[in-house]
Amino acid sequence: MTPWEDNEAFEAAAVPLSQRALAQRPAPYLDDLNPAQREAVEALDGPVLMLAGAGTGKTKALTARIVHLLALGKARPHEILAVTFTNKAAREMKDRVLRMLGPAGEGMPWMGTFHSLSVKILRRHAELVGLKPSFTILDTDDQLRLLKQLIQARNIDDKRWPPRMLAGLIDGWKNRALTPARVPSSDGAAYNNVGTEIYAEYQDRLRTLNACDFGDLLLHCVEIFKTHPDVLAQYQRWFRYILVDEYQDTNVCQYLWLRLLAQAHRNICCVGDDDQSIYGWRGAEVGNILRFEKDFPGAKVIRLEQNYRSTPHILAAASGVIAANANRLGKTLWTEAETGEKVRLIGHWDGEEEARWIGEEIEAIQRGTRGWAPVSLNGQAILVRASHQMRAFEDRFLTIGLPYRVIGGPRFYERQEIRDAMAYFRLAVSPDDDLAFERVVNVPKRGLGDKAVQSIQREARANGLTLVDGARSLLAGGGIGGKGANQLRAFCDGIDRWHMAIRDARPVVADAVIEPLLPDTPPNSDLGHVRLAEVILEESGYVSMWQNDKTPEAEGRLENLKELVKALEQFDSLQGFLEHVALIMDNDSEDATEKVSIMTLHAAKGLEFPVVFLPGWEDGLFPSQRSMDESGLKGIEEERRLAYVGITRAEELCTISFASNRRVYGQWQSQLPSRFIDELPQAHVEVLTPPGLMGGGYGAAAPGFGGGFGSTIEERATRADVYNSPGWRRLQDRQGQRSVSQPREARHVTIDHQAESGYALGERVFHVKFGYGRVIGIEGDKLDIRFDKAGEKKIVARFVMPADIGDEVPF
DNA sequence: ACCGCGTACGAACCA
DNA sequence: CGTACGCGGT
Repeated sequence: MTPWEDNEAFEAAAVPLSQRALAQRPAPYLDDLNPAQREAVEALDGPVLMLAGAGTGKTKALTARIVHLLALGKARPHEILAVTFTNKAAREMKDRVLRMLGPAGEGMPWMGTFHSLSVKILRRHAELVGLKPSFTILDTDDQLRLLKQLIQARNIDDKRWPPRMLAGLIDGWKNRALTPARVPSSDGAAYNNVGTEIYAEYQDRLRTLNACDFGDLLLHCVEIFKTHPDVLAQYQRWFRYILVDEYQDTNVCQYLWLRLLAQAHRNICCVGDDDQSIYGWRGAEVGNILRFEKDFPGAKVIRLEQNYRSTPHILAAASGVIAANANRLGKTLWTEAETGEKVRLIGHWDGEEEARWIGEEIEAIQRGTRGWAPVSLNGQAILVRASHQMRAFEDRFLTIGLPYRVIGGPRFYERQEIRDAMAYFRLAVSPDDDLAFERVVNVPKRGLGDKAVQSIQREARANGLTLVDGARSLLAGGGIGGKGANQLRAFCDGIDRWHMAIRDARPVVADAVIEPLLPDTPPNSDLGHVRLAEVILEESGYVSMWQNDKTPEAEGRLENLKELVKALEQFDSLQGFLEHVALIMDNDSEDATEKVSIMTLHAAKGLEFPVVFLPGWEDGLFPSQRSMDESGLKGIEEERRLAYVGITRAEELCTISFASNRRVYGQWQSQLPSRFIDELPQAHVEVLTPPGLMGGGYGAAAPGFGGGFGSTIEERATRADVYNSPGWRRLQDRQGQRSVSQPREARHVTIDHQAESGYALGERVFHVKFGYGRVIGIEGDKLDIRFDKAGEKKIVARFVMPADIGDEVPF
């Protein structure tokens, strides 16, 4: 029976469902939409671009649209293709549709991520791209190990060709839907064609392994659609309406995937916000959304601009920043909300002080301060540019006992113990999984080192065997000696035994786990696979390996293994589990306790909090130097969108901060305020003065602030004043727009415009953090100072003061 | 085969 | 300041 015959059966069941839904719920979903949302919901046919600004009720409109399609009988649940990027977004959409429709909203088999939907499609046509339907999905780790092997096989310098770099190259090509044959020679030549050659080898190897990496899932689908018009036509008929979330994040391959599927009926609705395109570095093409109207002539463009999330000051600040980007489709967010607080800006001496201040501020806000209503910890978040910034906050919050949660971080299935355990499961399911074999053959230690593994590989390769069989053959021929041999034999026998157990449990082992088309296929209630998983982990010695491990993290790893086994209960077989786990990111441990959230700006997209802190707004950190170096103006624009995303996460209160000094790779560096700080419209910003330090001369002080200080100090303080900083100054002489792509020398450059320190060799100076010291070298505005207590440091002159003045400062 | 030390390098993120 | 890897010693 083909899937298309299944379909007939499904249709018979599906029609009454949607009619029942309509009867039960007479379209209340249209009533609470604003006019733009309603327009977006009701424009069902033909291409539609829904430009949905931050906080404008995009998901609401999207789900209402699905409900509307079903209610009007335009499509049945299985005829709607709804694509998201993350499992979380998919789940959210599913939940919302379910909430609106009740049971009638169940059974939307084609609502999911690009990757999960692609797997579903690919399993049905795997042979068209030279795979078996049971192909496995490799993650980044496997991918790297594979590439490493190919590099070594070629005997080329892996210093010049780091696997990571090749992986990046290949991913980039796949993102652009380029098979090895299609990589433009200009692309390949730049790397002496080594890159393209390895790419081709890599693809061959994947086919031999019957495996796909993440990029392949989409690429293969596109290839099938392109080369098999009959298959494509079936899917085009099948998916009568297509909806895409976060369209600004699509890469070329995803774009082709969509366009191929949509081009027949053109009922495609893409939802996105060009101002929130922040994944360019992983291949997203903001161009896709910019040229939607060209791709789909006659497309209806609907803007959702009424914001339901943030106060006017916050929106104005965000708008001010994003306005500096060129090539925008353009939206003007507005709100009916009350004015609220201005965006707050504060400078700090260094990153630790920044963390300290934010910690105190969070506690104050939690208690309720300055007449603001208290905001619980759950309502507060710290959004950083790069994950290493999190550390300062974690350190600080641990010492003051402020509960926090880190969102993102290493995902569950990426942890070592989980990946090891899964490799065992993979071997049990398919003993020919060579990558899994390699991963765990010596985990726990079985006395099988590099040399042993190499001879197994040689044996396997020579006889066209899988690694397990190669190992067996080697053992039989006595090609491997000593105590490793016994352990290897036990390992192979184990694999055999576990595999048999699976076979016995399911006498008819399907070659692949093909998703049932009928959504309500009864789940297998037999939990034998859970027990089997435990047995595997026990017998392999993997559990005892961690039990015997004395390191502090061993306990946590055992916990994770338990959690893994528990997770198995929700699936009906090991295969089914492996199938999903490769695509699932489930890190949302539902935790009821009140905690402040710490996450990257990227992880924050789509979230919102009453109170948001945005630390580390310093040139080089944010915008990140790397982004500027690699992508020039484009990079800066993307960073600016990231700033926009950050600010628009805040509902009530947004606090931006920067530090004058920061440890970078263990070295102290002086930092300049981010250029994005220049772009904040002053009318919507309140500049705060950090406590403690002479009114905050070291970073931020309001203009005109700070009467009552000695003139010398005040002068030094104002020099560091934000509004007087090079940052604000750039605002004034905008016409002087130098090439932005030219990285500013934030690190080694003078902060003063006259590059002289004002200090003399041998002079005694005072520094707030390092104490007293003596100038032993001068280099422009930087001083080499030998501190009495803190050793020798290089310090920018404005951060120290003559010792006699320092003496008077009350610390 | 495994362990410990020294050196080099450097940090986004989701499937 | 970390971590990841390569080296040499045991």
